[in-house]
Amino acid sequence: PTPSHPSAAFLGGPSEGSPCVPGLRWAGEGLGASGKNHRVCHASARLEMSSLWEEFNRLGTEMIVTKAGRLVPKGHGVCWGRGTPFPLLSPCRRMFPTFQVKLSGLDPLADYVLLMDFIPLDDKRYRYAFHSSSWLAAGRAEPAAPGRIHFHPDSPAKGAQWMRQIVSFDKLKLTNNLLDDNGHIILNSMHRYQPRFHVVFVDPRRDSERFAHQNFKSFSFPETQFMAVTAYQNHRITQLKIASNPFAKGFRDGDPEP
Amino acid sequence: PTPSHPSAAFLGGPSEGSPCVPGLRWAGEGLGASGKNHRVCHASARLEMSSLWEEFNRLGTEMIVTKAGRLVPKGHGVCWGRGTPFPLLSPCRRMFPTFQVKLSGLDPLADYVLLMDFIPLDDKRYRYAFHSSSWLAAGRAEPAAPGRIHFHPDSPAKGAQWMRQIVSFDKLKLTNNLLDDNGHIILNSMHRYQPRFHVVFVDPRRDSERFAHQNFKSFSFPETQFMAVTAYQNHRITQLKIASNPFAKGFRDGDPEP
DNA sequence: CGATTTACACCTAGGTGGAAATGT
DNA sequence: ACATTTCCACCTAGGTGTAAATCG
Repeated sequence: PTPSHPSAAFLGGPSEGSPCVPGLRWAGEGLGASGKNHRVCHASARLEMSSLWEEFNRLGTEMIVTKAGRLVPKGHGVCWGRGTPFPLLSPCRRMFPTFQVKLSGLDPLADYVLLMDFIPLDDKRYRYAFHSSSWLAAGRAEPAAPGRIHFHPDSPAKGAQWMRQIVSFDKLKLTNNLLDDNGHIILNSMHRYQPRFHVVFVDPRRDSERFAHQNFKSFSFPETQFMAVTAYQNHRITQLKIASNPFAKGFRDGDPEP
Repeated sequence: PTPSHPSAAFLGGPSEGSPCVPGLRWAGEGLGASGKNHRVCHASARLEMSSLWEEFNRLGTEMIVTKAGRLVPKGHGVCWGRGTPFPLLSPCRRMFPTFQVKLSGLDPLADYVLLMDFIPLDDKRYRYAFHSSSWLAAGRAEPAAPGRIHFHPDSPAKGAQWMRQIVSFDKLKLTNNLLDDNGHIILNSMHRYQPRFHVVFVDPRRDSERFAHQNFKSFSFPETQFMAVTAYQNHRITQLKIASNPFAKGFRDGDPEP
């Protein structure tokens, strides 16, 4: 009773790179057999907290999307009229678990930009059947908003900096607001998504556009796919979020050990 | 009854730069008449919240220095033995007001590093005379710890990025711990200091060390000088901190309007 | 009726000065 | 005496799921 996992062969495994031959040279820059610049072709990314991701994935991960989380500062009598479309404060929802990777194989002295995007896993819309505790396809997907990308805010930085510690995308926010003005990731509720992670070498050459296709490497971890929802559907997901997210500690009952 | 202001002519005014001639070229890089690289010689910095700084300065600004602010997370029964020299948590004290500047005159496409340091305003040690509500010199300065610098955490970044909005040094922390291990600024309590702000052009040339002296421009604003203390001495300073620092709202009595 | 929005209590995380205790 | 350290209540700032209200 988990959603059907589309074949999605185009996603490949966690790492899309194929083996490359560092010695080979072409057009003045080292190129691997994969046709990628050697600054990225050895890059590899290890997903952090993968056992937690897998635990969620076995239940069918859900991620909350909202228009704007906190409307009014606590204790302030500010009142947004019901007609006000979008209040001033921007805090939509983060992902939990947070997407975090440990990088290796970068050129320590080269500049890289790190970014994420989200691709629909299929062209279906879903609904949750409470009686059977399972997701059912419910028609074709809504028209997708133009796909946004989220740059890691430390970008650009040297390979050495990125590899020094775990790279965390905890500033990434999800929204279902098609008119979002804050650069957040726009997703359709009740649709399934695959997060994707990209390492982009910042090519210092004058005509670097010509090599753009060689200068990035993408990673997607199947255990991080999820259903976007405006409210949790599967109660087991709710309970696992409460048990594992520190900010939800207020909803824990007993304390079966940290 | 304010502390004697040493002549400190070497500090110059808010901006140390002298006029430069952009057209002049030398060694392949534009140099102003000041001998500075043209990437920095037009740089200018406007101190934000200067009226608040001046209000503090008229009373004789004091800044708290501590070894480690918060030792034990609230509600956790962790107990640091009295003999433990330095606990795990690092939060020393910020400055208030926060040092913030609006930059202009940078090359939008060039890389810059922004940083701050603190220089002793004299070689005296002070004590506060409560009966006269004034600071008195009390002997020669303690030996100064090796002067540390604080890089703005967004460094390096393009001139365009730095000029886009106000640059805030709100991550800068002050400590009186001579053995500080967290890269905080080390100051002697009961000594006077002048904050200094530096704009450094990141020179891409191979032998950029040779031009290091041309590639920076420094600013010091006399209204930001202060006395480092472990506890506030002048009650008027305490009251102005409480009135103007949002984190001290808990100590306000009436509310004479925000 | 299912999906979404709103308002809220309850957390994490950490920046304040006060007051009491401790040095020196 | 004076300077410093410690512990604390009280804030700011913002990330949680809940339950009720609302939307369509």
